[in-house]
Amino acid sequence: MKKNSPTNLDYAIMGLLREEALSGYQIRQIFENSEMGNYSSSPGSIYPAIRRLEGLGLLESVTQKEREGKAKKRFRLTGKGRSALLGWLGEKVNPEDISKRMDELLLKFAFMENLIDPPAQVRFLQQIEDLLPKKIEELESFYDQHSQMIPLTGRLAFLHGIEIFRTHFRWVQEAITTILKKITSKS
Amino acid sequence: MKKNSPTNLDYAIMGLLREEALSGYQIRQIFENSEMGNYSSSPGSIYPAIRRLEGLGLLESVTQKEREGKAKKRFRLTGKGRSALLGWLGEKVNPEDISKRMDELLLKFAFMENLIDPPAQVRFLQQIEDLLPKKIEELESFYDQHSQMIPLTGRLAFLHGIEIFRTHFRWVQEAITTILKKITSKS
DNA sequence: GTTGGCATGTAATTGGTTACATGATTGG
DNA sequence: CCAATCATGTAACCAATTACATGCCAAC
Repeated sequence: MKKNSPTNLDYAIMGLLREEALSGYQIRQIFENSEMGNYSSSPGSIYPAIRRLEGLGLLESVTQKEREGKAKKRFRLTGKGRSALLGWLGEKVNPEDISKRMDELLLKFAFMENLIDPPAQVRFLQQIEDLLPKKIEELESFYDQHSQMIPLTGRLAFLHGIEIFRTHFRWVQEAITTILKKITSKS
Repeated sequence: MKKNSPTNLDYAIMGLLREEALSGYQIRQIFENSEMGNYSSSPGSIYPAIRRLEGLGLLESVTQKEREGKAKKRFRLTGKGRSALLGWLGEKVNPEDISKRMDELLLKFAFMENLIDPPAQVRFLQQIEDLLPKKIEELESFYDQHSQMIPLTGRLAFLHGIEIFRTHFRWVQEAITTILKKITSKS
């Protein structure tokens, strides 16, 4: 009964490798310099993660020749790794994801290009679009019922939360429109 | 050279105890049912955390008599705990907090009422207000320089990030106005 | 020739997750 | 009386953080 299921960091690494082979150091640089997720770039997290994924058969190392005879070890997804990544991207979006893991949903979406087709991208976004209004209504109704009992700074912090979810909603609508436009313009 | 500095979960617990004594179970309920942060409500995290804080002298248990002879053990902040919480609330806001830990800043702000005075609350918010424009400009400039090299879903996800920071900025301005209004209306 | 960035790792510690375990109390 | 919820814990496992360690190569 081993767990052994990949962590978010593992999926983030696999996502980065979906198109090009990268070295451990390059992966660290990307986590350190880019905005995607808040994954640690420390060697103590990245290198063990790569090892884990190699051990699971999701990654493999390739030795590429550079000019000047320098050979660099890089990692790329195996077929199994690609399947695992696609499985992750295809998981049904649930209310818990909306409440606590929007960042993970955004990361998934960012990785979808060239891995799943635009209609499936839209279906992914529509799941989010469907779930967000309920979440927003819950928050608003909680606020209406409890705001007079919460001190001012708590109330303002709560309103911040509502605004963030409204921003998610505006974004997802906009994103759906953009992808749909792309689909119709191609056909 | 021991570390022993409280974790975010520790501060969140201390924040909850800033006004009333709560039992471990009550703390778990709050983490499970409220929106504050994404702290785990599992017994395996809460009870050890309470023990840690007790061991550090930041919390103490009080036995309150309920009617019907039932005695319930609750926890409250010690003087040392209150100082630690105030120290945490008073830490200078830095660019890293803006980039990766806005949720923690919001949690701090929610706990400020009745712990620090409104002018200090405003100063806290103004630090955020000062740092956000730089962050937003960085993101916008990165987008302008790199957007044509990023695939569509990645681009849209990036734009989501920018919108979130713009929402933070609108909120912080609004919150400052609200607190200032409260200050002037009282004098 | 030495500083700084490239590049890869390991070890100790620690905190969180998961799962299990237990007993008391309350409502139907 | 029995189920659900209240209430508190423990133990195994695992991953991340922190800190240390090493060697290469390029530039100044």
